[in-house]
Amino acid sequence: MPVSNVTINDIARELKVAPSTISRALNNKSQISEKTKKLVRQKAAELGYDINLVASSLSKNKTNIIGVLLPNINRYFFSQVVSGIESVAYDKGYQIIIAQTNESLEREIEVTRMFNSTRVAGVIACLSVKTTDVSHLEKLKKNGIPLVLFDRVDYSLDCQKIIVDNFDGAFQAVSHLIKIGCKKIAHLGGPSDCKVFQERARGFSEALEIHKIQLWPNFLLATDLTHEDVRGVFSMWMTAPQKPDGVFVAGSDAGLMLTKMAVEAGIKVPDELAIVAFGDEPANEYICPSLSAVEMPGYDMGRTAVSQLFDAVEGRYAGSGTTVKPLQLIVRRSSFKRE
Amino acid sequence: MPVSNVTINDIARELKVAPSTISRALNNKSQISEKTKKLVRQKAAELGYDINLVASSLSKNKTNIIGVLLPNINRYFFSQVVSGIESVAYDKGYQIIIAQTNESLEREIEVTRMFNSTRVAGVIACLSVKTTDVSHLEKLKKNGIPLVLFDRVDYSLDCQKIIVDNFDGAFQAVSHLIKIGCKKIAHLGGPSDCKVFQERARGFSEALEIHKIQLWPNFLLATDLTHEDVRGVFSMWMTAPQKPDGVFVAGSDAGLMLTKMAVEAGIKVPDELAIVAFGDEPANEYICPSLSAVEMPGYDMGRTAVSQLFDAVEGRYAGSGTTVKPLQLIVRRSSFKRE
DNA sequence: GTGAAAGCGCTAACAA
DNA sequence: TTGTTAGCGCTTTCAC
Repeated sequence: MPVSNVTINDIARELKVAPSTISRALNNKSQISEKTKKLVRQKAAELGYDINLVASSLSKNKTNIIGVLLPNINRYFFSQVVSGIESVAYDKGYQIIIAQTNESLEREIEVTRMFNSTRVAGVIACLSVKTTDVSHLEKLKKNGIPLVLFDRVDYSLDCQKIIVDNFDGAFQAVSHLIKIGCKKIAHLGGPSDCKVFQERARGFSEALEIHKIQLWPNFLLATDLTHEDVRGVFSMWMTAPQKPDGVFVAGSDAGLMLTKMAVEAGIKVPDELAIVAFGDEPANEYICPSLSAVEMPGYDMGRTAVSQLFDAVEGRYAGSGTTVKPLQLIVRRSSFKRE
Repeated sequence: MPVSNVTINDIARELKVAPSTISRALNNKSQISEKTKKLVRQKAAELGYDINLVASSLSKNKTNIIGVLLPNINRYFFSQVVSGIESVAYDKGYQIIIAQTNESLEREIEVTRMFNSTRVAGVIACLSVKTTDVSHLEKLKKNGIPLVLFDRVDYSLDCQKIIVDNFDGAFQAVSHLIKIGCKKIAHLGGPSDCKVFQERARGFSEALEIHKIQLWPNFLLATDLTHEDVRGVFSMWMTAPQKPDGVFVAGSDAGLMLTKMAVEAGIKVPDELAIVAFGDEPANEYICPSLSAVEMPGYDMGRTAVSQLFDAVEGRYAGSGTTVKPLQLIVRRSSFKRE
C-alpha cells in the first residue's frame, strides 16, 4: 500500500506559502486574493491533491457523514427511503453510512454507539420493532448529534419525526373493503408491541365500529407476519365456521403471501375474499390479481427526513415535531368493486 | 449543541496516569497490567467514554469505513448486495458508506473522489453502464485504497472481481426455451455498450446457433430496458410477420413488464409466448404467470466482495482475480414445459 | 508496565 | 491578505 497522499503542506512548500493559506484558498474563504486562490487551486490539481476529510473533520470537530439506521436495507420501503436520503445528502456534500438492525435492539444499540464514535453529523433512524427503551438514542442528543426518526418513531424522543398516519391508512383500507361490500372483515396484523401495527389495528377496529360491522372471533390477529404466520392464520380462517370475505393485511409481504395462498386454494379474489395490504411494492402490481395497497411514500420520507436533519445539523432549526406524510390507497384487482 | 465528549485525557486526568496508558488499555495492547486495564475500562464506562474514531483514524491513517458504489440502492439486486456487505462488515467492526451513481459516470467520478477524501479503508463498486474510462478508480489504487468490483466490472483494473457468468446464464435460459419447444426466439437486450449485456446477447446468439435455431430480423435488440423500450419492442414484435414464441429478457424489471404486456394483450404465456428473464426478484414469484429467471446471488456476492476486500485491507492477499458465482435458472410458469 | 512527546493533516484564532 | 501557532483526540515510538 503506497499511501502517498499529497497534503496541504506539500502544496505550501512548493508555493512557498503557509499551509493556512492553502486551506483558506481551497475552502474559498473570503480573506484571500483571487490570485493566490487561483495559484493554489492550480498547484493542487497539478499534484493531485484531495482533501483529507478525516483530518478536516477532527479539526472542525464535525464530519460530513450522516448515519442511517434501519431494520433491513433490502426491504423495498427502506431501500426507497435510503435512496431519497442519499439523493439529498449527495447534493449537500454529505455521505451516508448505513447499518441494519435486523430488528435486534442489541444491534441497534451497538450501531448507535458506533455512529457516536464516528462522530456522525446526524442520525436518521427507524426503530426496530423491539425497541422500547431509547436511552441509546438519547445519548446521541447528549453528544450534540441531531436525530430524525421515521416510520417507527418514539414520541419520548425530543426530535423531528417523519411518519405516516397508520391509523388513517388502515381506516381508509378497511372502509374501502366495507364500501365494496365486505361484511366479514379480518385483520392480519403485525407485532402488537410495535406502535405502527397497533395503530393499523386500531384503524381497522375503528372502521368496523363506525360502519357497524361485526368483529368475529379470531378476526383481529397480531402476528410476526412471517410466512408461517400467514399460512397458519389463513388455514385457520378458511376452516373456521365464519370465513372472512375481506382481509386487511398489515404488511406488504404478508399481503402478497396471503393473496397467493388464497388463489392457490381456489378462492376467488376479490369475489370471495377481497384483500388490501398496508405498504406497496412492485410485486403488488404484478401479482394476480394485482394487490390493492396503502402506499407509503418512502423516497419522499427519506428526502424530508434528511432535509430536516440538515436544519438541525446546520443550526437552522432543531425543534421537535412530527411530519405526517400523506398515504394513498391504491385500488387494484384484489379489491375491485363488486356490486 | 452541547458536544461535551469525554476524551482519553479526561480519563487519564481522573486516574492520574498518562493518556497513552488509557489508549493502550482500551485497545487491549499487550504491554499493560491487567489491573490498570480493568481500572481504565471501569472509569471509561463510568464517564461514558466513546472512542473518537475520527481522531483514531487520523492517527492511524486508516478508517474503518468501506465505500460502496453502485447504480441504484433501490433495485432488488443491489439492495441484496448491500445487505450482504453490511452483514460481514458489521461483524468486522467496519461501517459502510454507500453512494448511488444513477448510472452517471460524472457522479461515479465525484463519489470516488469523495471516498478518496474520506480515506475509506476500501471500495466495493459496480460500475455504471456508461463507465468506459476507469482512471478515477485507478487513482484509488494509487492512494493505497483497495478496490473490489462486482457484477459490472472492468478487466483493465487490477483488483478482485466478483461476477456471474452472463454468457452462461443467457445460454442456459435460451437453451431452456429451445428445450420446451420454442422455435422463434427473440432477445430483449440491454444497453449494448455495457459488457454484461453484450455477454447476455452473446449467450443468446450462441444458444441459437448451437441448436440451429434461426435468428429472425429484429429478434436481437439492444435497448435501455425502460418501460417505453419494452412497450415499443413488444408491439413491434406482435405486429411483425414473424412473431416470437419465446423471449429472453436481459433484465428482471423488463421481464416483468413484458410478461404483463403479453398477458394484457391476450397472449397466452407460455403457450404462445414463453418468457425467461435475467435476474430474479420477488415479483417474479407473484406475477401471473410466474416468471422464470436466471437468479443472481446478490447477497452472496456482497459477502464475497467484502471478504475479499478485507483480505486486501488487512494485507493478507491483494492480488487480482475473478470469482464467478454460480447462476441458477429458476423455471416458473412463464416457461413451463409444453408438449 | 508506564510516561513523555511527537505527530497524523487540517482549521482557526491571533498577529503581522 | 498572509504567516504563525496552537490545537482537534488519538496512537506510537522512545525512554525510563
